[in-house]
Amino acid sequence: MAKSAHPVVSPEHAAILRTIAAIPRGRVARYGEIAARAGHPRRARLVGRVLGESDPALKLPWQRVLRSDGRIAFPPGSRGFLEQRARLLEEGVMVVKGRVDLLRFGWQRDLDAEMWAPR
DNA sequence: ACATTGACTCGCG
DNA sequence: GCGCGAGCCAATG
Repeated sequence: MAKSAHPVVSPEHAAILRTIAAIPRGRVARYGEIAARAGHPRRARLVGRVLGESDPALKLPWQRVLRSDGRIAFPPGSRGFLEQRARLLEEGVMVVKGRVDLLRFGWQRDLDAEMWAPR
């Protein structure tokens, strides 16, 4: 077969999609973080592109992927922005001014977890 | 084949 | 906080 009739998922894309699927509920991860964990350091844009073109039927937790500063990547007020915020709030992730505190909800915050240990 | 675009990131002023 | 430039690179026109 020369070409498939539907989108082909390369191994690289698959690694990225798997990484996104692994983000725990109630936690968030940065584009660059996903890229690095999937074996593509410095390729944050690839993550955004792959995610945007991915099949919705995969039901990926795309709302858990944020920019490096904790902000939602979509323009404030846009459809994507509003839905992402709603989805995050629904699973207990606090979103203030389109932004999430990575020290509290970041997937990798474990390193700083001690600071937030309940007293 | 060249230019622009974009669910990105980082450093500098 | 804000704007800019640079690096990033596949998709799109």
